[in-house]
Amino acid sequence: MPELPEVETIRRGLSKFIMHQKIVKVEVLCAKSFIGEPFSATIVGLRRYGKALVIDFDNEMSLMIHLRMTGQLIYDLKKGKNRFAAGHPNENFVDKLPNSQTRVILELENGTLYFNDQRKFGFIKVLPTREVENDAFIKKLAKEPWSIDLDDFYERLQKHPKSPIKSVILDQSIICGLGNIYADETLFMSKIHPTKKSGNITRKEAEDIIKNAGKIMQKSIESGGSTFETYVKADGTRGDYLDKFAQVFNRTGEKCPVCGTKIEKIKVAGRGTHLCPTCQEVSHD
DNA sequence: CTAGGATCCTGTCAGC
DNA sequence: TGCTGACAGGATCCTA
Repeated sequence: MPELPEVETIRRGLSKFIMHQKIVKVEVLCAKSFIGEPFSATIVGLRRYGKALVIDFDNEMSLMIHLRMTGQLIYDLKKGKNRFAAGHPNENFVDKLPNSQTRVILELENGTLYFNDQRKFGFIKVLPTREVENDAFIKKLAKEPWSIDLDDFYERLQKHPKSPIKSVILDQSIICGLGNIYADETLFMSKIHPTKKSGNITRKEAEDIIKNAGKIMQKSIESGGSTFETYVKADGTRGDYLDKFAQVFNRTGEKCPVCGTKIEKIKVAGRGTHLCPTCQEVSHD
């Protein structure tokens, strides 16, 4: 579930805690969640490619982490019971770890990093650092909304003329970073119906999508993502994107903040899709 | 080549 | 209470 802003929140948060620490021990509790041979080395950097997090080590190896739908990274400091938790928000954030959803445990010098993943779609993958950018997933990522080229983007939309625009902007090789929440929010803000055919999207609409996607995700990053962090306290503080900023996502039946019409939920490309039927003109094709 | 559906997996919730 | 099906913030694979 973590989309770009959540992963960026994790990257920034984790950097503060685990940079320059050495992995002392790796425990793989679920074989399919860890691809490659575990190693011991010191962390020298944390990068993000779209929704993928990359941790670099001083032995020229890296760990690429993709949380997919239900992944979480939770770091417990040895001292003071402090915890940093982010990713798919659920009770694991405050529960005692490891638990039944813990897939990998990375023991560091000053704490423990848990990789939890209910549905096991996510993974941690060992790669030589120089090979990270050649990884199949990372290689085909498009640019993020704030650096994408309008002509490029518009051209790519035309390559999927019959697909609903929503499914096209979920494609990471067309625009990078959006997931189900931010796709819905972007289309709402752009006043585009999610089922509108990609081939019928105008240049102006394409420009709006880019601008609004960037704006929305930037804002989410600033507010800590629609995720959750706790330090010390069990009650913690919550990344409040969904509560404070989301206009349509998970608001089925509530009033559209612009026109008051009830928010609808439909299915597009197999995904739950929220929209305002008044603000987002229905496509006629 | 595109488009759409199935699939990977576990857990929760609504409805009977 | 127990079963059953739908659904879940992702991406890939398979088929037509």
